[in-house]
Amino acid sequence: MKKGDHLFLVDGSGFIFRAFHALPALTRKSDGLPVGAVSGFCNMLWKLLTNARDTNVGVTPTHFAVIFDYSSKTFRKDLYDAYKANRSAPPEELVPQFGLIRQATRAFNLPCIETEGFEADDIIATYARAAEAIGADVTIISSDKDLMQLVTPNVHMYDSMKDKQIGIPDVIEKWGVPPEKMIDLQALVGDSVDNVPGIPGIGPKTAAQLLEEFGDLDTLLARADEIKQVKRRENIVANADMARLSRKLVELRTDVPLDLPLDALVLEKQDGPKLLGFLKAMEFGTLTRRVAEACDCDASAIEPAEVLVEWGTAAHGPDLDPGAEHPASEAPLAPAAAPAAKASAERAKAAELAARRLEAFAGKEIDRSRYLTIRDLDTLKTWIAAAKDTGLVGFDTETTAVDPMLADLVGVSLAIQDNSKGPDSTEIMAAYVPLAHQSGHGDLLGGGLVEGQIPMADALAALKDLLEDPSVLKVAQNLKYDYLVMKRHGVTMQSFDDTMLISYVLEAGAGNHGMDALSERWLGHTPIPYKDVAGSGKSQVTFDLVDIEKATAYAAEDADVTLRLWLVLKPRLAAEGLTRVYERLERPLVPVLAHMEERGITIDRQILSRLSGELAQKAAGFEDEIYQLAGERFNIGSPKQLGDILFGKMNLPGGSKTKTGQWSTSAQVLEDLAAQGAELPRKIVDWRQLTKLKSTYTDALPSYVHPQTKRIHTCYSLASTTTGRLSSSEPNLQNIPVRNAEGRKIRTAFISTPGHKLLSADYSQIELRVLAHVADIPQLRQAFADGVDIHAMTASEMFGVPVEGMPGEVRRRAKAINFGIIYGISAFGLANQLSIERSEAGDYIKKYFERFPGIRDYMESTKAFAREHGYVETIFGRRAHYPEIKSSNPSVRAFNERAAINAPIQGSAADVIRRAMVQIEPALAAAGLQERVRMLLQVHDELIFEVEEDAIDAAMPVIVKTMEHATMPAIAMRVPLKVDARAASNWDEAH
DNA sequence: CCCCAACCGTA
DNA sequence: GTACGGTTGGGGG
Repeated sequence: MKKGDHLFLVDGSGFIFRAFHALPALTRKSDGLPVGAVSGFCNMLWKLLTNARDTNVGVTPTHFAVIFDYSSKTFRKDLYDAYKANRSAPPEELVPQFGLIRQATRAFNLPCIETEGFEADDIIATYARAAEAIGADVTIISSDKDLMQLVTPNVHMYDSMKDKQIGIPDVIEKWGVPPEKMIDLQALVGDSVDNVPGIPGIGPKTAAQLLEEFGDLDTLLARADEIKQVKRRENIVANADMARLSRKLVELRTDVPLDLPLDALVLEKQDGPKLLGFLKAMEFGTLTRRVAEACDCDASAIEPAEVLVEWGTAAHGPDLDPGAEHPASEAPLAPAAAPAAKASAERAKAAELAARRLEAFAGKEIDRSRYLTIRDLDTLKTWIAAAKDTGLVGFDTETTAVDPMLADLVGVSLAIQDNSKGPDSTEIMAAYVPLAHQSGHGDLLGGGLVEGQIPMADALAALKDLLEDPSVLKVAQNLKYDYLVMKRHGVTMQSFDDTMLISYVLEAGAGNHGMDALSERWLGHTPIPYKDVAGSGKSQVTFDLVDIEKATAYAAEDADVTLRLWLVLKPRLAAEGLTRVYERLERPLVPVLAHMEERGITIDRQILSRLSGELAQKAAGFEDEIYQLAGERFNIGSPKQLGDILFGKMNLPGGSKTKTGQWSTSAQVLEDLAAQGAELPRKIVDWRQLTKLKSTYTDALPSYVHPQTKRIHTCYSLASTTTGRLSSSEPNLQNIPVRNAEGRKIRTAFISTPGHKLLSADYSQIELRVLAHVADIPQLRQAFADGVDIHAMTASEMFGVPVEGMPGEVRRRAKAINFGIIYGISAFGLANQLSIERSEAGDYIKKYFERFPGIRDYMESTKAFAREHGYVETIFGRRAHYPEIKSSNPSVRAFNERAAINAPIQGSAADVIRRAMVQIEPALAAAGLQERVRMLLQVHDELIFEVEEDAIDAAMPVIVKTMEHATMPAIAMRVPLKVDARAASNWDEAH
């Protein structure tokens, strides 16, 4: 760069926000992607690059750069902890545009500059002063007042939206002070947006007047006692230090280390095809034509570039889905979807992309020898910068335990798509960052940290910057695990995808969604088995003891494979109309569930220990009696031995065999024997109940108490059911006894912490309500609308018995039929349930269908749909696959038909509570209750919260309303949902 | 050490 | 008749 050159510096980050708020129309691409800010940005760049002389800039640039904020963490945060603390998360529509604007900058062949620890403004200041020193002129494309301090005779600003130059006179006109006093002025005034304190009661007018009078801030502060207005004088004296601090915050640094020297900013020729590819992908028709004309290219011959976009992880906002295919789910409150023709064209494009990616990656060799071990902070930062550059990174953690609440971080791996040769690149680079590998566990031999690892705190700080950056999409497999591990290490991930959940949405019920299986299925690649790295069984070691070289091959491969899977699977969501299911029902649940798991629930170990003792005693009593009656000692817990005793030795009548030819000793069989007068079977049933409670609950639960939190942290699985329900394990807190008094005692051991209560809120009859909705049954809708007893109503319809004074047995049978319907009824099953003849059960079903013909229609059409498509759908579009629905084996086929009938009902109810769970924290926050109410558990139709006692009255209606209206705005149900809630000091009383 | 069958707890 | 997970016993390697 030389004297007379002209440098243009675009404040990219500033532009994004300004454009977003200034451009009124919410410009969207045909798939619904918001691109208003990107469009404004591209138009501005094009104008400045081709035609700056005709605008009020008035000069043609020789050098050009676009500057972005690297992240929110800057040196100013160290100066003042509250700096920019008022900034809330960017609006949902803006999130995908951060990445797109960086991609746009590169498409324009312009340098895209950001530096860690500094804001874009500091980088701009540094370049501006450096250029000025050489004798070049500078134009800063921004209208931000924070940059006005830089204006000199050689440095101008330019407001591209108003096409207005900002020079020294303009600054004086607007603020009443020349540019060099802007710092002092801002120090006095402060900035509520950035949380710069300033001095209370002093606005721009007063500040300008004071600076006019005293000259500068230091003089003003020194002679503050001369100020005549009492209140103003007091404020200034009292807040002098705040003003000095504020000055440090607003003064821009001009000594930022520059990655690119000034000379590197020299304006390069445009790459027409590259730019056109991007513009076409963005569907910017006018600009595409202009650019094609200018570079003499045939735009129609250029393929739209593959542009990676991320919708962000905001849990609410409008239900928008570019791929939505459910007209029935178009809510009254939801914005209109794209026209059907356009939507289907978008889906076809996504399908093409998916097919192209699959072809590119299936069977492509994965070369583990290219994996890198990152051992120093600089290299890690280079990788992080590269990830920020592409906006996409595969991520995985290695830890010391499979339980995320007990896992310590051992290392992380990153995978980045090398798109230096274009966005279609299939080259993936992956690396492992060892952080806590040990040479042995601290014993007599020493052990201790292996050399050549980045200090944990340094690495975490660098990774935090990447993982919390909303503009970079992190892709993980089984993300909830990594999310929780990182959260426990002080990092709250933002902007993420989970390949396991994508696979689950695409094909729940068809195959398994583990990484190894997905890799085999889609990439034709077998990842290194964990056993080969850490051993198995007795010789298994924790990952921190694995040799770093071996760990690198294993760990980097995980991130690599995950990123490849994402590239192959993600476009299929849009192609198959499942984007909304993924974005509304799956992904947002990851942080929600992680937080629930992290909170855990308190149990009273004394209650459990006392119960264990009681159960042991009672069981021992039964054992004596059982041996007496049997005439010998045997293992009562062995169904095989028990069968031999009952049906061999004692020769009791009416035994039945299991499918393996063993005597069945099920509770049902034993009950039948007892009903015939045998004494032993009853005792076995009772003994089993006691030992079940003891072994599964009272003995087992205390072993799950976390050593630090002293609470129990279950693990929820998002992707292990066909229907969309969650599952809970280690321990399973979704099967804690409730149906009889003995079992319910266990619930009394689940307690709230002092000053709190447990609040349980459960949906009443949600599955029957869903059935009434989907099958549109008039009597059921009416009954739910009127709030009448649904089983009594069913009985009344079927048997002509008035609800008033109905015998209990009649209602019980109707209730069994209602449940049977939900389960895809069969005469065999109903007969079993009610202990009646199969023919009688068949008559009931016939009668039921006569009274409710809509249910039969629903069942038949569901089966037909399943046969045609191989899957069924919930009301929100979630799919459950039944690949064996057409099996030639009649019992397999019948089983699949029943499951297919059940899945939309069970699955829709599961979707409803998932929505409620996503909505509940924002709803509580809106009521100011987020600190006082904590959601702990989900049991399919029930949510359990821990609530401050004083907040119960406020929280209960918020929770109930959120749950009752959880389908909105996506779906307006034809029947109301009802939620019952109660609070108490233990789960038994709250339920 | 691993896996399966049987049984049983929940919604 | 649907959907799960945990415990136990017992067989195979």
